[in-house]
Amino acid sequence: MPFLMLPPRSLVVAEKNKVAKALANILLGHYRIMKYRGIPIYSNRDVWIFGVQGHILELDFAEFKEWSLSTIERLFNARVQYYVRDGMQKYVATIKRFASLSHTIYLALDNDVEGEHIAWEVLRIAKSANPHIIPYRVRFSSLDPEELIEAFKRPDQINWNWVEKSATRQEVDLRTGVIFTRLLTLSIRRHVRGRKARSLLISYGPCQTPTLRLIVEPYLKWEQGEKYQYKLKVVLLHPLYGEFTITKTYKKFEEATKARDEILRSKFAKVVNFKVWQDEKKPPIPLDSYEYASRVARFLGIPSKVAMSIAEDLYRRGLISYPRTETQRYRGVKIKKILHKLTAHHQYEISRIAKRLLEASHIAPREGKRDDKAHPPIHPIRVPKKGELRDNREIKIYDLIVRHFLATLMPSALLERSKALVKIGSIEAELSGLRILRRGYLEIYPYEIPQEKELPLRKGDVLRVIRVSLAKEKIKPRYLSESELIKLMRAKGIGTDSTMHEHIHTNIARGYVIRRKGKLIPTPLGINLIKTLLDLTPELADVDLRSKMEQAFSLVAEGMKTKKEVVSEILSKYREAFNKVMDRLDLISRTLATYVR
DNA sequence: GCAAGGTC
Repeated sequence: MPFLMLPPRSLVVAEKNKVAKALANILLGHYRIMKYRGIPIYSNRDVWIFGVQGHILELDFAEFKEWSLSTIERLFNARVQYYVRDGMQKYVATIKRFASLSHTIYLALDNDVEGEHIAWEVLRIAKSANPHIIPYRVRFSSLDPEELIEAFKRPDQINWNWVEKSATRQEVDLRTGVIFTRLLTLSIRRHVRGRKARSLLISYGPCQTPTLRLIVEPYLKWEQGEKYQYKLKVVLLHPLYGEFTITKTYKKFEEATKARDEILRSKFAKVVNFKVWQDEKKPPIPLDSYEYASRVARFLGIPSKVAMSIAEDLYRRGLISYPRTETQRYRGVKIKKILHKLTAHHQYEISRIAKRLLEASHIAPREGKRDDKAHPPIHPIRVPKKGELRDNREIKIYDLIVRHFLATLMPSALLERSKALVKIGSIEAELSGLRILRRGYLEIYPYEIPQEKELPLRKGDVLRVIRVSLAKEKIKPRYLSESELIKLMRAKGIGTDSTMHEHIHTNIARGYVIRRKGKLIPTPLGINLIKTLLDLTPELADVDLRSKMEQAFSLVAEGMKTKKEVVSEILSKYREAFNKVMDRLDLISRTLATYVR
């Protein structure tokens, strides 16, 4: 076990207990566990390590805590301050207690903007008990012993611009969310009778509302378009190879019947063109959080919320790297070392490929463009011991991560595709075929193996029309599945990988959306909330609202603007929107109230 | 009571 001596009277604070424990194993070697205020403290003589539980402090208004329509506008400027979050008092007491015993504090929080803010929270509390404590910021992105020891050997300082970026986000989100939630809720309650009024909550948020907009969009599109379509299905018989089915969709009934009649008259279909070509199917790029969640949902049918929590668990147990990452490049990842570990994997298929890759003269991973400069792509760190993974979903997810990692190091697959152009009278239709010529990475990555389809046709072949059917179909709105929505949220920069599902859930909890058969269906209330905003203040429901905000927040991280500047710029736009809503408050609240059931 | 972001 690697071992690093920390100076005496050192305090190490991590973002969560499991990381603290891993740090203790690596930094202390031998340690004892004691409890203070119920929190496990790992210690060796006068070195103490423990984990907090995310943010300890939260921003809130210092005044106007009671809800009233007349004071809402004052929240644009009202005083805000940090409070100890519910249940976090014990961490405050623990930090104070051990800071007062310590000479040095190592801020071993996650290496991202929120972690930086938490580092500031911890330091602020520590200094309140021991103003002379010397702070170091340690940065690491996996629990790999070598990386951790390196991080502690070369400690950094707090990046104050990162802290300010997080603080900017907090203030903007608090003021905008609270102001518009109170405004909508209180004005609509006046038009709702009975007990329902008191529990009614119409919320607004700079993430939840653009998310709702994305969910409502398919409905709005459907509302403007055609409501019916006509599907023509033709079954053809080849003298040697049997039946082939073609389908064509028409918007107009007349077009569909005209085509059907012509096909019935023609009786035969002729292959007028036949193409065969080769298609390279490249391996996937390394896994960032989003690709991870979306692939787990697609390949394994596990909801993204569960996928994230399992990944975090695997990370805490040292099996995989940190799962919250936006990086698609293996910068600094010791690929050969990992492959070497995988050669001991109990699945022969995996160990064999790891061996084969190690024997190759050089390894050229497929890589993407994104790099958040903090955490590498999700990859395996070690092989589980026999029986270590018991939960079936855990096994499947770890397996996917290992296979994905190997796949990114393997060659492309080679496919043969074919396409036949068929003509029945003047009606044209296409048939397609597919064959796998070389498996390449598909050898280890079964999730992407395409369905092979024979298409043994040749130009000039004639097929007989044996059945024709025409069906009128209702066009339904094409509602989004959760993974489609998450893809869109990611593209639009709404929320973080770990909060996207929370925003979806908020929309469901507020009665704006229901989940049915894997689809997200907006309710009349949700639809009309968005319609109202689009009509009056479309900027508040802009799908790009969050990414525009994020760009502004990033200026703070880069030191180009101050928190004060960015907050006041964003709030001035919200103030304009606020005034527009106030002008027509009675009308919109009356309208929305009718959709509250 | 309300936001979004951490973590459980």
